[in-house]
Amino acid sequence: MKIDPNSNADLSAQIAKSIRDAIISGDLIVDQRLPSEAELSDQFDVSRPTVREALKRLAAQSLIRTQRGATGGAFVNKLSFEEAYPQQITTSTLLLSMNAVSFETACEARYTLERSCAPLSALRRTADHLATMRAEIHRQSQPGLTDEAFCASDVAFHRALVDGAGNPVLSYQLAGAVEAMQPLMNMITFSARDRAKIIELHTALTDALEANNAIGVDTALAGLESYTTNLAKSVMEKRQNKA
Amino acid sequence: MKIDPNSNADLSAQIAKSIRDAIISGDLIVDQRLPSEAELSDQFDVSRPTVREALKRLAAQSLIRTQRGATGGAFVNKLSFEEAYPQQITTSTLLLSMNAVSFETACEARYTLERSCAPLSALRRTADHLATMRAEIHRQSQPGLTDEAFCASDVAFHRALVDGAGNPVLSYQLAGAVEAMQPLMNMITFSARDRAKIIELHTALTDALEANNAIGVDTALAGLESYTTNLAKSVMEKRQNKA
DNA sequence: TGCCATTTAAATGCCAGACAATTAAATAAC
DNA sequence: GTTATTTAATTGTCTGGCATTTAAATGGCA
Repeated sequence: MKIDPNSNADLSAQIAKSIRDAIISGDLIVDQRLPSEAELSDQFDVSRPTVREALKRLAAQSLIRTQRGATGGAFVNKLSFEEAYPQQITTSTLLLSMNAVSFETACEARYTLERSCAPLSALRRTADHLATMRAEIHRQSQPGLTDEAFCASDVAFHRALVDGAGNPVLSYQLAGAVEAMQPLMNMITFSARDRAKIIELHTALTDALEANNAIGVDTALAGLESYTTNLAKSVMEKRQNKA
Repeated sequence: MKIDPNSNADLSAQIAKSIRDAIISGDLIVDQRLPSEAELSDQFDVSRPTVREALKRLAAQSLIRTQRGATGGAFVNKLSFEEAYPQQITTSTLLLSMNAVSFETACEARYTLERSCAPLSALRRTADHLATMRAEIHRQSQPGLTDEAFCASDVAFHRALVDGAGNPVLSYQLAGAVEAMQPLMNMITFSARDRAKIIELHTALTDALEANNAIGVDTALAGLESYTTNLAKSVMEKRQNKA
């Protein structure tokens, strides 16, 4: 294998890309061992530190894992949904905070995605999902709850709803939307929101879900969305009047 | 700053996490320059190669960018949707190929997400979006088109539909679903599918979109979904009968 | 003074070689 | 045959250095 020394990219980036492509194309399969760092530095004709930088890039994307010791090395990692979640959430969070996405846009995306799960969840939710949601509603009604804890409970509630659809691909895609958006929403509306109102909507949503009533779930979600956007709008207006 | 030497994680992973957390929390803001590698190795009390491995991990996630030269260094990168797309697509692709997700599950997720965009797109799509979709339909009807090119055109068509919703957050979330799923679907059904049937549904979809007819768009998407799943089912059955 | 060429300094990119730590397998001892 | 020890392979880390790139400082010259 050769690397183009005239490219303007780092050697470690080129090497990482070469290995990444091999994984994506299936040339390297799950749990297959890569050559040792010494062998790779021979093959690519670079030093070991450079190879190591390339491997760390891949490790950062959970594409490989490393093991020390005699039979150790770098292995193609079986990317699991559990590993992909945090990545997805981090990326979504940073995209929102760094790109001046309007609250309306973020909120619309979040509820559009979540409402798309409603029919499936109304069909397939198990008793477990319902129990989780009821438990979170109960927690949300505790008087001494901090704003952070209320927010976390809110996330758990919505994730149970999404998981109810019984489709791991959907759950993965939605994780970013729900988990990244909630802190954003919390930051803007926590001072003005009425927990009782939210709990009421959560209860209506859960009741509809238990009754396999897809339309009822959708209505409750629409209610949450409009409540949130209106709240944000009024908070924004107040801020502008102050300034 | 200190690093726990008793942790079982690599030093470079710990350092990367420390900096990553600072970026997420807002302690480090966009375009802010990190200390030089030499300064970081002093602060964390590790060698420069170890610091570099940590920085490469962050670079692999597009959280920082580096510049050489006198005023160079590592800078907090403003994560853009454009940068996040390929990451999202790669991860989605590997999740599907490595986790034995059934075709049905993947297909359901993809169309569920895409159908959620239909009402917004019917409301907001511009002439540009319609023109792109018509152009892709035209390309799809060319007789000499390879399967790969047909697949790519299909992706472009659906992305235009999603972009028509005018919500960049939605477009980002959907990119993974559409782009990762299409090759999968292609691999399974390319031999059996009827291009004319697909083009017919694409045309119906675009007509409905032009007429701001959300229900029509949804119906066409539902048609595509059921056509695809049925096709996959029959292909699978044929394979089983052979074996 | 003002402009251009040169030098300088700071930073990342890369390399060679070494040692430490870890781990499984081979070996030896009982 | 089982247990303890040694060995070898591999990743993790460090030291020190040189190459390359880049902007700013410097100096020369009109």
